[in-house]
Amino acid sequence: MRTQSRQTIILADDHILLRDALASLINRFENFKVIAVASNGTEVLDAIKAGEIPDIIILDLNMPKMDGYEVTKWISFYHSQIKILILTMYDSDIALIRLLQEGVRGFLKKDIHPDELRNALETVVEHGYYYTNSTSGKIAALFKKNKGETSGLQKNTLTETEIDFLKLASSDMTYKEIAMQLNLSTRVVDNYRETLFDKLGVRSRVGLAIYAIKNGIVSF
Amino acid sequence: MRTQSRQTIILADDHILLRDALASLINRFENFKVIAVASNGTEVLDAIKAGEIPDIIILDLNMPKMDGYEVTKWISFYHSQIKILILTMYDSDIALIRLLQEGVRGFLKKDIHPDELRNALETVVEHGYYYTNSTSGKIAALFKKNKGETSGLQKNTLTETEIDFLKLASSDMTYKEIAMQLNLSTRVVDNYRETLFDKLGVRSRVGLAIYAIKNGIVSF
DNA sequence: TCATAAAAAAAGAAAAATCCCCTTTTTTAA
DNA sequence: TTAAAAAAGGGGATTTTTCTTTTTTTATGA
Repeated sequence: MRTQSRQTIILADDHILLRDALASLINRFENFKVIAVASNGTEVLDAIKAGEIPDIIILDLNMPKMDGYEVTKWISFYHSQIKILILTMYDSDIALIRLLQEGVRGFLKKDIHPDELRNALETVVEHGYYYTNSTSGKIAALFKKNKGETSGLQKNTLTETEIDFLKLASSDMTYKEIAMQLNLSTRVVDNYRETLFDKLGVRSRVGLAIYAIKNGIVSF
Repeated sequence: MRTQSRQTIILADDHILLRDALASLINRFENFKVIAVASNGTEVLDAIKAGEIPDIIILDLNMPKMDGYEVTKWISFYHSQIKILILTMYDSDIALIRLLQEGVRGFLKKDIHPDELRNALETVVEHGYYYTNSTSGKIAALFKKNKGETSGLQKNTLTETEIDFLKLASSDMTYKEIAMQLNLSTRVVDNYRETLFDKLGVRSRVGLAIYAIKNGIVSF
């Protein structure tokens, strides 16, 4: 073992059943210890502000009040030494890039095997990062320019406004209502839609919504 | 304790982490024992066909290969004495009715507290059913006729074709493509859409898709 | 610092798809 | 046999989507 004491972990997921079960699983690993659990982003911040500074935070992306992305931004600003692992249902893509930019150290799919979880935690402690082949492949693909065109990175990075729009597009609202809510003209909203259709490779609003769900940008 | 031996359980969820964690939690309850786990519907059937007949099956609704609803139908046909509990992310509604019609004994939301899980299991053994207040309320509401109109039951029951349509409507396809896939004219598909808009209280296709997700009719 | 290229923002116009209201026919159930 | 629900459809208003062009902003290197 490389460390004297156990690595401390904060675990955040609004599915209490999964979260608590995960906590007891991790506590059985001899060099890891869950020091706090949370059901949403603000609870994570509360724990940290109360002095519970962990080595690692495992974060669900879809949480009420404050989602995984917002927590990540806060942590990487105030406590950049804390290593963040994202617990996700799907293979992200756009979400992956946003999170990597904020310094996330790895991704754990929820259908992972318990042994792999242990391996992930150990890898993060040892190397600072944990990327599965699939994640690394995606990252590599993003840097590969396709035929002198815009690189994957540009093509796959969404601006904050685009993400705001995407969230609203994944609802029962009309584009007119979305425009009103965002204080934009309907025509500008049209452009966001067109850009995203192209960037995300979809052909309809439902396609946008599906994309947003799969990438943890919205949840229901 | 009312039973001599432990109640046997089969647990099916494609999120291995949750499933295994749940299994170890349940195994710590002294009168319950998980005798098999599964990642999809067919694995459940395989276990039962191999002679592992449990007292209770806990089923995730969204699984690859064969979903919770299909498993429920099979079980209630061939082994109706097995009690089925549905593990769900959301409060269902239409899904709830379909499942009740097939004889499901209760619903467990994934953000349930571990203590409540134990209570749910004990209630099912003792009374045969486990309904939370929220579930019971929904059931009651369905039987209440609103001003001599069609009862909630009729209004909220979806036909098999409607569900097939709903699944396809929650994709990037156009209605024309959906019609082709279902071997129906585009006009008929139009009718399904209108009926569902009305039944489900939504005003756009995205609304339909959101509904389908929340009710476990589709998953991504 | 200025020129220039490259994105991003904004928009016109038309085609296509979606949505709405209402009627008729067919099937199913009581 | 009759009522109710499901299936099918007509026609038109509205919204969404596509294609194209113009303007504005941003970034970068000479």
